[in-house]
Amino acid sequence: MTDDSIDRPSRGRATGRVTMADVAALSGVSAITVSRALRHPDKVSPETRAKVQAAIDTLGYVPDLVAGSLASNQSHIVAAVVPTIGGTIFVDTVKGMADALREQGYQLLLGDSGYSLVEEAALVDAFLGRRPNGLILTGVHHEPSVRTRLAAAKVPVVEVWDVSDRPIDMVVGFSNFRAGYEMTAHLARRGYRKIGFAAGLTFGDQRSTERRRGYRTALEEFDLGPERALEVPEAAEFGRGREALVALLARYPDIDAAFFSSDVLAVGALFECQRRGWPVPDRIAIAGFGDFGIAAETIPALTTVRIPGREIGQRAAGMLLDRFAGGGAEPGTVLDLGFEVVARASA
Amino acid sequence: MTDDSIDRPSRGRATGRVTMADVAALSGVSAITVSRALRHPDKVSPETRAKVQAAIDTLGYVPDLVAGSLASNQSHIVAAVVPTIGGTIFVDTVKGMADALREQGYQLLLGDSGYSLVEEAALVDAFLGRRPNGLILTGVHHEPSVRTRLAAAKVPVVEVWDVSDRPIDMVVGFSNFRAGYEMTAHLARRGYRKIGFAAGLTFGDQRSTERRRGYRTALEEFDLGPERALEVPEAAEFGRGREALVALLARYPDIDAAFFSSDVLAVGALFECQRRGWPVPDRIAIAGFGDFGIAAETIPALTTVRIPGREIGQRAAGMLLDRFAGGGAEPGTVLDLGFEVVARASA
DNA sequence: TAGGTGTATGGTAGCGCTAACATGTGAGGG
DNA sequence: CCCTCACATGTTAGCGCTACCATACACCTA
Repeated sequence: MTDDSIDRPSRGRATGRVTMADVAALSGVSAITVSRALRHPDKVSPETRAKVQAAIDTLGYVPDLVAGSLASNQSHIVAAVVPTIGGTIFVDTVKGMADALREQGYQLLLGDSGYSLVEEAALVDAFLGRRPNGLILTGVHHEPSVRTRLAAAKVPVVEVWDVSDRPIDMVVGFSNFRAGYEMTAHLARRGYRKIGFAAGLTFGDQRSTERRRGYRTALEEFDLGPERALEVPEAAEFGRGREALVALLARYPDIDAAFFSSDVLAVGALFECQRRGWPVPDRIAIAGFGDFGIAAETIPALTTVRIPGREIGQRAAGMLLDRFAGGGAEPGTVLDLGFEVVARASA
Repeated sequence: MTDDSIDRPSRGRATGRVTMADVAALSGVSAITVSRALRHPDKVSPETRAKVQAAIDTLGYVPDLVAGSLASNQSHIVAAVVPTIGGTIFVDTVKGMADALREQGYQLLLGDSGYSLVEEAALVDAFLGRRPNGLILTGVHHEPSVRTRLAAAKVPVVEVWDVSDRPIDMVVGFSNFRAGYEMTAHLARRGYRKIGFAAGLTFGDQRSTERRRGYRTALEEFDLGPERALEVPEAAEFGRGREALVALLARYPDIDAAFFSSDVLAVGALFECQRRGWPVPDRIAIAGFGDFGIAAETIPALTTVRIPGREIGQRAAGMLLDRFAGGGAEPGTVLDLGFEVVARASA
């Protein structure tokens, strides 16, 4: 490779890059054969394949997927919008998606809506221009324009992290309502009677609201009186958990347990108890949501709700891949992967 | 919009989608004028612009960026490879990049190498096929093939999170060596004489190794004897911090301080101290790296090194955007954004 | 009046690839 | 010996958009 700077005089609009035509010329076959050698190797004789591969290596050819996408109307891209890539919360889901897609040669185009439905809609618009083969959205509530646009684009869509009666197309998730209910029921069974609840606003109105509905329903069923609830802005920071506990105690001084809509908040609250020298759960029980890595390590270890985050991502990707392969679930399919109350020492 | 399902019989290879030609026909101008109305509105009269916009709204036209990219040789995509999107560590950088790029109409294509250079090289190959306008890599050490490929592709590249004498193109980061040095020096100045060090392997051989070199250099300079170091696999989990402290104590029972290459490990170690009832920093001082949100909340609060993660991302994106605009920094530019030792109660 | 300058718009020809439809070849069957 | 049929490869014509160059016309200057 002594002369790797041949740089043909780029006449016209040519980009000066190595193209499939160059590979074809060097290997003495036509361009389409090169294309086939790359995309459908079984349709090309082994000898030809070898020649083509040799030329590719010599020239350092990198296929132009943009041109390929245009010609084949197949971008091999899946776009996904999550509320945040910052928190611990959606990371497993994103990784699950990305891994499953990469295995099949698809790439993930990721967007962060900052928990804003308006921003989500803007991202959907921007993504659709890239002609993705599929789309993944977090949550089941969206701007009205999103439904319209997606229907017009005829793209398979999976909504994740919740369940819905009326999916855009397919849904993979769990019932946030039942999760809120079950954790509250767990606390009730453990003997706590005055259960506080602190929800992060940023968790998206709807999913958080659903968990709160579950909490409220459990209160009624176990006859635990009116709700003792609070909303917390910017719930992704540990410091907010400390503030939330303080606020909760100020408003409902009698609480004997506090259920937080995120482990981050719950751990922050645990630190506040430690600061005050309050034994947990004897003075107050603390429960979280998410089962992040830290939950098992705190002292006392945190009682929380485990979400199949990675599996949600994998299954969402899998449903799309099945559709790409020509089959797949029918529109309207709802896959409920459930959740698990993990009882540790804190509640 | 009563008949939004016209669905022209898709003769030939037509995709059945609304194209620019449809918009042109409806608004009574040529396709190129529609293109200009979208890309260079100032080159089109206001009346024409309005007509075109009306047609776009009526038809629900979404421009095909794939076709646009091919024609203009401008994908408006920047690809980035980070070791992990899972940890807290690179999230700020990614957000900084994504925000800065989005403002200018560029999209971020994100890849996760799992701290593997081989995987990084594979991602670079896959990304180059999408003809990104720029590329961002984490770290300054890569597979040899990466340099070659990138040179051939003539794409602007920014390496981040470290500094280098021999960048591929541009670098934005800080000196991991000096960071390791300064934290160790801080501990020495506070009077600790037997300082242990636990490095996460997953932090990428090189960046972690650099910090360790800094640690060792400080030990020599302050005459603190031989290094008391340990390597930890899978350093992104809190539990590993506990294990690391246990291992460190087993091997070097005399240590009076422990410096961890990540706040995650340090917090895990803090929990272990709490479990043992050891007062920190009196029995042992604990220091971390990263200044994650939790560092300010633990009891005692964690002494750590603050990294300008978000700014690194923003500046990296900015350098690329400047290049796209025709100017920008010269190849070989190194931007050192520094770091800050944040002294809290734990050390 | 001729020529120059600026603005708005259009026609044409690709960008690099692949779908769809040839074409050519040799094996096997009647 | 011709006819199928399978297989390997080639030819052509786009995919939907934008770069490039041309054109048309208004307005100015000498």
